[in-house]
Amino acid sequence: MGVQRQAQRRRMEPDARRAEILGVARRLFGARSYGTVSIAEIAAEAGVARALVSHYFGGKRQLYLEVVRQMMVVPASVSERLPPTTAEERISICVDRWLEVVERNREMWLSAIGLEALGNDPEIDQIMLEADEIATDRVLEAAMMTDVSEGREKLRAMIRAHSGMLKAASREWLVRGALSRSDLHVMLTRTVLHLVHTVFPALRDG
Amino acid sequence: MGVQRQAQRRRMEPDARRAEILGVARRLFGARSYGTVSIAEIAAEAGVARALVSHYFGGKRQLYLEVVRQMMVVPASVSERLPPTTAEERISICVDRWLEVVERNREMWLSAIGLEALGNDPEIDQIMLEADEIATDRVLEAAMMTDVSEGREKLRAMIRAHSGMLKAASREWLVRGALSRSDLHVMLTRTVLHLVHTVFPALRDG
DNA sequence: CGATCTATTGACACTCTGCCAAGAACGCCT
DNA sequence: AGGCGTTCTTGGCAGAGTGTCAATAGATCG
Repeated sequence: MGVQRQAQRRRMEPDARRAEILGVARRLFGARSYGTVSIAEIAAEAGVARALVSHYFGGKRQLYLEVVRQMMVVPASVSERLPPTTAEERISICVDRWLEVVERNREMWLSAIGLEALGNDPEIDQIMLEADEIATDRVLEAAMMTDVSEGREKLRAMIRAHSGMLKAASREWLVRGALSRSDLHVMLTRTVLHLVHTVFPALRDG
Repeated sequence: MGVQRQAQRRRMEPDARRAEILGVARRLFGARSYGTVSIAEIAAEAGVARALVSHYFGGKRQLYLEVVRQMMVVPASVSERLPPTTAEERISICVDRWLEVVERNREMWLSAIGLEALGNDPEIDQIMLEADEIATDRVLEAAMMTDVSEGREKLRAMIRAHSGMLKAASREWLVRGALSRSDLHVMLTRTVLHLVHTVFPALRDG
């Protein structure tokens, strides 16, 4: 199978070793599911003893959580330096930047949205929840609706629900190829605007 | 822990035994995650030897797939006997029935939409995909758009993307309580109509 | 009541994980 | 350069879970 290198042990800085193992873990967990990836495999590919992985991360589960955390990082650049024009224009730009990020980190994004044990695992849920909150803030900022007070929670919930559509639409684009990037751009932009400008007032006042 | 019953073995019809085991598995997999449920536990609660579970289902994984299949069944009643009025009215009824089903099978639905290994596991994906296709047919039927030819695949992809929002919105309703049932009703109905009547033409002609 | 069928079980082999003491590489001080 | 402590790294052990198969026992039929 793989080439046998690393005949003798090499001592490394903890941070470097940790990063090396984490990199391998991210690649493997990204490519296959949790249950089918073993610590032994990660250790082998990192050229390291199996026990060392547990030593650095405390166990398989915690290593996995670390990988998930890294994958869910939403780049702040998506909603930075937006021109002070209409909400439509700003959201359009925001969506476009986001699609750019997704296209570049294709595999990582697909792994992140197809995570295991969603809804069953409190810690995974917590991580995803925090990521969703950040993403929601970005959208509201772009839509210039950070200052709504009445029905604020309903609005945020709607944006989170919309991110569910975003994830499903991403799969349609990247995996099935049923939608193009510009299709997603149109659909996501219009849907956000529709939710914010039409549906939200109906919920708030109804 | 559990009461020790079933001191002696009882021989049952294969179908009955199979159904009994499947019932226990559905309950346990619905309540906790795949990795934390063991075959031994399922066998114990079913009052049966561990090997019998493997005998009937061929292994833990296949038993799990069987459970998933059962959970994803979309009742046909949702889109049956819809009155021949406007698309708005029909979709509104359809959404309402659907919310009724979800509310009744709360735990099962939450388990189903929070499945493990989504996007990593071809067989799980296949099951979810088939379920999505059926659900899409139901929606298009309600919207009276079963006969579109141009851009048919784009339209279906959009509906599938919308079901991603539906799932996320369900979580907001059932888990977080940030949205009410009537909120979902309004949001989902209006969003489907917006996608079908406004966004879809833009994609098709753009 | 005995023969037969097959649902059911106990046990074995294998894989994977967490854990711990022993070993080896590196930096430091004289 | 050489010895020495630090700590990075490893091999091995115990426990848990799974798949498999021959053996067992409950039900049915002549």
